[in-house]
Amino acid sequence: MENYLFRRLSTAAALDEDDRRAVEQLHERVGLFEPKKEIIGYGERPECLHLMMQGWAARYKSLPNGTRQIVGFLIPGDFCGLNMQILGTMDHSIVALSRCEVASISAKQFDKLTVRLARTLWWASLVDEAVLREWLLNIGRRESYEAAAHLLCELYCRLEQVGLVDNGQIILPLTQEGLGDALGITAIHTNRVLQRLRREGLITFKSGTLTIHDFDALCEAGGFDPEYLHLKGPQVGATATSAFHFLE
Amino acid sequence: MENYLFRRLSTAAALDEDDRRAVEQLHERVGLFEPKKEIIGYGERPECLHLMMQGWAARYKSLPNGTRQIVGFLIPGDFCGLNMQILGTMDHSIVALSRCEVASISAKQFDKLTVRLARTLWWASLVDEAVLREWLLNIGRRESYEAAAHLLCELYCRLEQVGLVDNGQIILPLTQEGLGDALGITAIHTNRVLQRLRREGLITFKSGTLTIHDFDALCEAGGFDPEYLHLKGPQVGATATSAFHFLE
DNA sequence: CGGGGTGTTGAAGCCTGTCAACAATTGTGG
DNA sequence: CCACAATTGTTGACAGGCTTCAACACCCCG
Repeated sequence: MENYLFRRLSTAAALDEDDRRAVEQLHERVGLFEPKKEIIGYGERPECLHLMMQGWAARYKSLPNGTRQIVGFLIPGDFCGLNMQILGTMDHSIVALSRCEVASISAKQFDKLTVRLARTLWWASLVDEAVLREWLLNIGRRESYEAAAHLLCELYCRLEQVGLVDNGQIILPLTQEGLGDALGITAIHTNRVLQRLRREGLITFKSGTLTIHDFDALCEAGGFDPEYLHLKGPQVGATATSAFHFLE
Repeated sequence: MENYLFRRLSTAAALDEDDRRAVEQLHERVGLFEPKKEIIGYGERPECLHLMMQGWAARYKSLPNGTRQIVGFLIPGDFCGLNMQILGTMDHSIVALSRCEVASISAKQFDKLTVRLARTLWWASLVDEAVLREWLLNIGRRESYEAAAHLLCELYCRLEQVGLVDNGQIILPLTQEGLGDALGITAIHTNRVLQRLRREGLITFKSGTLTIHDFDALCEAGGFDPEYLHLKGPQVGATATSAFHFLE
């Protein structure tokens, strides 16, 4: 079985065979979730860490009036509750978008990995933060058409990093409503935006599969620059000789 | 001199006298920045860590068309470039909003603190992430009036945590344009939103000083719940009914 | 005193939301 | 395999929030 986590971490640092073993032995039990099932709910205190093995999930926050805002997508190789181990209670919820497999990692197991790869794991968590900032720009300052294009580019790149792109196609188990919840717009408007992207020959999005016909044009439409995803890991050189070598 | 960092970290964990000394001896040099001066720019690779000692600053990202989105405010006790030590290059910029003092912390000094307080520092960084998620909800799904009220509540609470609230008043060195940049709306619309908040007797906001006349009403108007700020630090106790309990 | 930044106001228009209806697709049970 | 129900996608008309543009008042500071 593919190990998406290892694959992702590999882009952040040069990992060796021992590291690979450490990552692969990480999970003990795997849980299955059907679409729309809650993986972790608001206010919970997860007692163990969760890792996405297969499928899609979304983090979201909701308002009393029933609207919700998706604040992040989880794909294979992403941690679910890394943060909550330290923060305590969940300040948002996580829901399965597709059928998905989620591994549980005991605190003990995780500690072992942390000792070995603390810096790399921290890196992964900071990339998540960078993504949040870009989303803020996306929702706050881009028009919905650009924002949609930008989001699709981002998802494409993230999936590519873990090897889940197949010939310009990705699995994207989202309804138009779901996409709208991530973009801060209504389902109906999402429909119109997608129509335009389709009409202009940039994408096809049908039954959970997104095909990007012209990636460069889509980037152009969304003003997308993958820089913030830090896909190539921490660029070494220059200064930054580990303020954190204590972690190694 | 007040040590805002120590004050903030104290809410996250029980710190002793040794911890206090470690925090207080952290900075060596202090830099001064005038309003609108860039503290760290997009694409830079800061060689040492920065800590806000005094004054306000903002993180922002901008678009080719000239608009910008503020993605976070920095107040005394906040780190500026904690993340970039690991990520490498800055994916956003930081600008001074008021005259402010920024301490530089050498990698060596910071290591010493980290060894002692790693978990506490990690906690602080995760709170920042939680704030970003709430902003996404704010901008994506709240109306501008609610969003503005919500943001003001948040800033009030954050300042209160480090002891910078004076009788319902806080220093908020922002123009209406700046507030708008944080809310994802135009300066003109910000003006109208503020007028309404004022008209309804909730606030007064004049020459860089915000007075909150009715905090509860302002919370109500913005749907504000300080939970996500994790002001009381990690709550212990009460384990969760995790979605995985069937596995135990 | 003058000038730049900031706040305020009004009118017009666009982007996006709302409502309502219907089509298409998916999933389910007989 | 079909029939049915439920979900999802699509369309149009209309309303509303927010933006844009343009003008003017205010305030701080040299």
